[in-house]
Amino acid sequence: MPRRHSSRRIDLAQIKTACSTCSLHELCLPAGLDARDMERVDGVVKLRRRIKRGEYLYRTGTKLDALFAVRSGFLKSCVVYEDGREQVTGFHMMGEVVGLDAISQERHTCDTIALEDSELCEIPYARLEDLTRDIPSLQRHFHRMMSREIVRDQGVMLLLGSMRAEERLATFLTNLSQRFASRGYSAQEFHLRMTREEIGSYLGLTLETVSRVFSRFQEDGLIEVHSKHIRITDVARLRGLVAQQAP
Amino acid sequence: MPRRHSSRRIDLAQIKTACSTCSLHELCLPAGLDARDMERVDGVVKLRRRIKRGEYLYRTGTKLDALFAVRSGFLKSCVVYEDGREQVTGFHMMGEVVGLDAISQERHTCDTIALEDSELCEIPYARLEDLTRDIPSLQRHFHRMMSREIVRDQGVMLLLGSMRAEERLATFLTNLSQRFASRGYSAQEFHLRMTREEIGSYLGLTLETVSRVFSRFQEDGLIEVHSKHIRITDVARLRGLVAQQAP
DNA sequence: GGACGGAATTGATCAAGATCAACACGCTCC
DNA sequence: GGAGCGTGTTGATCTTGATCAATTCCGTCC
Repeated sequence: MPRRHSSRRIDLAQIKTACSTCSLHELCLPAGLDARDMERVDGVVKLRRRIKRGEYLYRTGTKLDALFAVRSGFLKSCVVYEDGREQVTGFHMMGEVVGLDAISQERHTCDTIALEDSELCEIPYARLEDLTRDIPSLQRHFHRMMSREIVRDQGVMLLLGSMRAEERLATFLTNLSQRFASRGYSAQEFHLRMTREEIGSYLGLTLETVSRVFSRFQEDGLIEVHSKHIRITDVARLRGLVAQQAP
Repeated sequence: MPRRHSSRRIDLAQIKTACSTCSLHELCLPAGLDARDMERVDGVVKLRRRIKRGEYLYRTGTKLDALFAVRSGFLKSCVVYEDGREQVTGFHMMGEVVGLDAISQERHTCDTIALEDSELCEIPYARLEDLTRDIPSLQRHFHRMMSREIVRDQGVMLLLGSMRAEERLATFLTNLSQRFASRGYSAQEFHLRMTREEIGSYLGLTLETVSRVFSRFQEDGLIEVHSKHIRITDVARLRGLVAQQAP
């Protein structure tokens, strides 16, 4: 496990290579930073951290040191009860930032685990705080990121609170599809990184129900399922199952 | 409807009276501000806004101008579908700040409605952003507020995703009780401001189920229910129904 | 104070999805 | 390539909470 702050001097060129995806794509580009500010951000974003499938990025209760931008790979976050039950609260892919929940108590409130080998950029929180103070557009972007997380959670509440099984699955698949598409991957065809059980936990269903609804969707010609490989064959009809929020 | 920015000059003394609760309790005190910074915050927090029961504080899609600190009263937020379905995403009481969801798109993503006559302090978002830049402890506090909202949402996901009806109600009552207690009201006895239907929507249940579980709790001697008036008669046993998150 | 209407309670029935169970598929590791 | 386990599928049955329906309660407005 790498010691934090062990080397204060950072090789900018190396960082640029290491972090161009997350700091540029996730922190700098959307914030509209100029080149000088980008360098400052790169100076703060630490070298990437790699974790293998099944490993924890962080655990409930551990101290918040840094936020993480996902550079590659796929992760899940889940809240664990003392009685052993477990609720998946989100899946994270390239370009997303995790750890925002930990700011409130400076302790993580969920476990985050890699579902496939992943690379992340570590963003020391204390230094990010300083930077957002100096760079207004970064501050604004950071606030938006947190707010976006709140909106996303609203969407999940909606899903869990008022949708039936088929609607939940359709919403889930549509959402995944859009996230893949916005990253330059195919919107029609993708690999699920998570098990049926993890999908079920996220959607408030059992793994059997998830499996059954997948089969039903396949019979209806909406998708083709080959274990974890999904092909959406009728986007329009799948979208039709997804309830939209009023304007 | 009061015009915004109509009077830039603000009477500090008047604001102190109007906003001492929200700006001191919700923005300044937890942030540990000194007197000078408090005055600066008070200079930004606008005079209180009063809304009557049933009135909207804001609607989905309208532009974000300000966050609101609840000074008195009680409100609900809910997401509305185009097909008319409605999901309550939260209830808000004195000392809480609403509108954080709107930062991401600068548009509100839910409706927020007063369940009883309420007073709020309006905090113009643009000016708050400036202030947090100048006052690090306020910045930190603001980040924590947003993060706390994310953690709260995690809790709701947990509730909707993995709890059964009785557990949901017990969690809901316990949470309300704690929020009342931390504001100096009785933790044992309180008035519900919302209908059974609104509770049901929030908890992902029907109003009939909410009513039945209340009755069951009463038969079991956990609570006394007189319509909207609730008395918790066996706190320990009610708490026992609430699953705890692992450490 | 009485009439009205929304809110709450309670009962009877139904259905979606959970649970239990058996088996098939497909990786991974020898 | 085969053994073995984790993962996924499918079927049968059960349970929880939804739905439908009938009153009752209570607050509000004349």
